[in-house]
Amino acid sequence: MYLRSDITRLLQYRSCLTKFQELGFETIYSYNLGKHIGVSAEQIRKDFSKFNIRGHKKAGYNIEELITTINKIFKKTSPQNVLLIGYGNLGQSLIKYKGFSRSMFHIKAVIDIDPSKHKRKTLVPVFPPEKAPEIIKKNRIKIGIIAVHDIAAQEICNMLVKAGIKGILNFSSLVLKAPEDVQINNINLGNELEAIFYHIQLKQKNI
Amino acid sequence: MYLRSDITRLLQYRSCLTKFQELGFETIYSYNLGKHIGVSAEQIRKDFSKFNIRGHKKAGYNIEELITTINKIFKKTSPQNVLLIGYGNLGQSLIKYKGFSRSMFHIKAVIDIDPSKHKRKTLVPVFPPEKAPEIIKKNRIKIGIIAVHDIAAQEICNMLVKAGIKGILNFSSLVLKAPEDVQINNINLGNELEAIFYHIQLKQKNI
DNA sequence: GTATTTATGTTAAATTAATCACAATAAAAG
DNA sequence: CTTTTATTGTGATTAATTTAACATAAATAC
Repeated sequence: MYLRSDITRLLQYRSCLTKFQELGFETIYSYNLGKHIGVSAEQIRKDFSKFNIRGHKKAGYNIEELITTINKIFKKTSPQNVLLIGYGNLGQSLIKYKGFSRSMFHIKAVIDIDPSKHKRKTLVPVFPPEKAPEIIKKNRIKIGIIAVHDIAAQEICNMLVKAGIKGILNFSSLVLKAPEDVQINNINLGNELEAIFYHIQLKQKNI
Repeated sequence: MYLRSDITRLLQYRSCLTKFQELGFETIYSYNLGKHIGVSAEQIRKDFSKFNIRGHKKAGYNIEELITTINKIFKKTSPQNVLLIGYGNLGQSLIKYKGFSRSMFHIKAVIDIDPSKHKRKTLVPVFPPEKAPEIIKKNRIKIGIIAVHDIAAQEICNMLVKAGIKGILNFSSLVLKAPEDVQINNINLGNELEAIFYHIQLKQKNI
């Protein structure tokens, strides 16, 4: 029903709408929302039209209605358990990250290869890799977060897929291979900075 | 010269090519690279053609030549200093993150509002916000990483822009407002999981 | 109560990107 | 040396996205 690009925009809309709501606004115009996010007003109106939200002539859109509708699209019937692989710097900070629980995601367990990290009394229990399939099945986990070094990433990915994982958030810099029915999103922090730097240089040259 | 989407792909190519090189390969076919990254072979060939790299009939492309050319496009004349704002969980893990230095980025200093965190003997020194403009100017910093809570993000952004920052990597869930000549890339971890989850559900329904 | 303004909603046009098709050609095989 | 094969490189075609245009209608102003 919705394309990948639609989904990305919807999530952005929600962030932005929530902010406006917190500031006390009750309605918003396509133009204003668009300007905030960097999308044209027409695009905004088309998106809203696509999920059957009607605005009001001269009065814009009702923010609460929009948020409710977007929430319905992303609605989870229950909080979703997630498996984190890698209890290093990144992994440990992801555990403390507040943004996941806000979206009803919960890191149920952590996997790490280092035996010295296998503790059940940490905020989230840490297990060895061989325990992963059992944990995934027992908790019906669908999503894995890969926060391990590049060298181990593909192997971990294979293991997760074999155990039934259907979605992966990949922080390694590798492009992981997986069957088509597994959704992989990559976050490559180094590349993000490279891209920013490239665009800065470009803008300087153009002026 | 290159579009935003080109840049993203180029950086992906480099990651993948490096991996192949480490595995001992010297050449690669457009088809193989494309399959690995999830891009059509034609797309790959057109991209390579765009930056004037010629392949060899029946023998593909020279990996080293490709990497060198891509590096040239993203070449920094010197390591780039970066300012990190927020010495919380995420901030601290970003300091330890290896991927930045690999790409010649260096977190020169950290800014945090909490006085108890202002230490100069940490791996990277931590300063109060009012020191930021001075640090930015003295070190000719162009890029800032915002790893603070949503509530402070826009204010921090304004301050950075005023001090001359031209690129921002934003980990808050807000859409930040900044002048057109400031390049902002957003990473919203909660939204990433939401998007993955949405696609999983979609794929299940389709089958 | 009429005219004007302002924002929506949708259709049409233009631009951009992705896909397909195939000629060119170097390597390999016979 | 000729034929076959495999892969590049690019022009043509199709699809997708973005932008523009404008008719519509509610709210406001007069």
